[in-house]
Amino acid sequence: MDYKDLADKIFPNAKDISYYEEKYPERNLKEGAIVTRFAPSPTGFVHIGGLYQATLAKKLAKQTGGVFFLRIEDTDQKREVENGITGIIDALNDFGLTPDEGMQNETEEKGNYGPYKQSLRKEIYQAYAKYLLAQGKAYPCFCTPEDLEEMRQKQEAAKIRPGYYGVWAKCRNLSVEEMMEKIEKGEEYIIRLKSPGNPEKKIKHHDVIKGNIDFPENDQDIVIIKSDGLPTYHFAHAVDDHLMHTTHVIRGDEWAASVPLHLQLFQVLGFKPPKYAHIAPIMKQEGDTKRKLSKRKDPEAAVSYYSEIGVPKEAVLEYLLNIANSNFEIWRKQNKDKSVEEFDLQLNKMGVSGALFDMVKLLDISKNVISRYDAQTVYNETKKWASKYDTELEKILDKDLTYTMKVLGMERGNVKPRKDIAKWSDIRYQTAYMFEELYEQAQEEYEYQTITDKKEIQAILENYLTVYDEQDDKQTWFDKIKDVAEKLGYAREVKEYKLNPDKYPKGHVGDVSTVLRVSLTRRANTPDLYEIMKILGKDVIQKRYQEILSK
RNA sequence: GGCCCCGUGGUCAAGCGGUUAAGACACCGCCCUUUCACGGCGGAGUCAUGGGUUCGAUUCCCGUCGGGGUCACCA
Repeated sequence: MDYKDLADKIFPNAKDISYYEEKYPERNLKEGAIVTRFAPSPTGFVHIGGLYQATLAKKLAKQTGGVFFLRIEDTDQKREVENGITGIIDALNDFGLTPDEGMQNETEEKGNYGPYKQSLRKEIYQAYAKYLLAQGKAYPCFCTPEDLEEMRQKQEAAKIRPGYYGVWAKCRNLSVEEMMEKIEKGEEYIIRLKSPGNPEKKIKHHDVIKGNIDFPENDQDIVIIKSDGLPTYHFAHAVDDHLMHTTHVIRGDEWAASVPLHLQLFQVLGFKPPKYAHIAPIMKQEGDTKRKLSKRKDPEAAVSYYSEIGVPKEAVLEYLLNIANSNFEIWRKQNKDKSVEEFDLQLNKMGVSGALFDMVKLLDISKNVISRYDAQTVYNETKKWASKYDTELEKILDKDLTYTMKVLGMERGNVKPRKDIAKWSDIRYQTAYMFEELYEQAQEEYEYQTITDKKEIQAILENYLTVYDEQDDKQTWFDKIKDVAEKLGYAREVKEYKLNPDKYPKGHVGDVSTVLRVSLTRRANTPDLYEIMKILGKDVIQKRYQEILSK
């Protein structure tokens, strides 16, 4: 009896690996093409860190004429969530990160290297496990969880390195006969790798992001096939990325420590290892320590959060790209109108330690992104957002489209466009005074600035109303305001006032127009008043001023 | 604790043996302007620390301190 018999005993139906090797041939891509993937567990939740990885992966594949695919890692059935795959695919699509291959929805997939869902690849993993078993490079382990726990405690008490290795690996030295016998008896078992490593020796590894790292060799006989017949992450990673011909594994740096194991797995299996790019996580400051952005504690960890508050996808992507390659913002400054597609991302320019997530910076990028949009785009995006999160606003915007477009187009498309909208949810507040419904329901407190006397305010409004003519061009319009100012004893020109403030105790024309502004909008800060009045129209202006006059 | 990685202003960061140590966000001031925003100009603020190596260290080496990661039949 030998290992071959043992392998047949354990996996009698598994195919020879040559079948899979032929079935999944080398990809026919040009030199330098990067094949990479996003490989999440189907929890439905997409973390900003996951989006970050996917963004980089997709971008790199695209830049090099390679392939970006989506593989679902559902080997831990305890973590399974209903419709988890859909959630991931939707998020990816939302951000324009549609994979070239892989799962398309809960059950369907696209591409020649599938299945792209690990639970469907069980027989493939078993074929490779059998291959290892037959060579004596893997073995069944009959230790129970209790045995392992006991072992761990002993190791801990003795203050030695924990794990299943060397003399602690009880089952590795069982004879084939003994193993057969236990199997016959129906003892439960899992399959472990018989690690050939020696921790006294170092392996050299070059990480695409982190550079050269030396690790001790792995000597842990890690589990490759669990008792449910499914592989562990490590084994699935080696088999899948080999068969799917991944050239670059882009993943979070919590995996960096597993590199010795993974390299060993590739070596034992006779595979060519991929390049690894370990990405530093996005962090959050908590007290005086940093930690990874947490799904449970931080709403901003979920990509859905950005959709909810209405930050354009493009802004999130630009922010992520900026964290990845800090020269991105220089590029952006020089190429204001180009698509991010044209930016050349470089993995080796990435930072090696985790950056603190900066919402303020994100919002600033978002302001810039939105400032580049035309009114139509702003409308489209706001409507898309509002239809989900603010249907009242949606209705208001759709009531009179021509009018809405005018409002959203205010000071837009200029050389120096306004940058006061960071997210679609800001629209409601920023344009409140332009829509009667919003204006009326927002009974916010408002303050006049320099001129606060009620009589004085009324005098200004009254005078203004008598001269106001909708047809006036901007110059005429403002000249009339100057006239009013002068008539009521204010300085006609601000400059004049600044020269001789004593001559004008009441103030200047700027103060007068502030009264006009605040009376009309309840805001001290607005875009150009002339434009606002133009769009609002005579009736609304009169109505709002009369209301104040009648008080 | 073992192993691995990291340590430039409040944040993101350029830098790779000789620099007045870029830039962006935030902050402050001024200018522009009928307000705000935009824009322009200016300001404050950083090489964790101690030893080496060197004519010269933010850059190279070692220690210390600090931070992060990892040590599952989870990924």
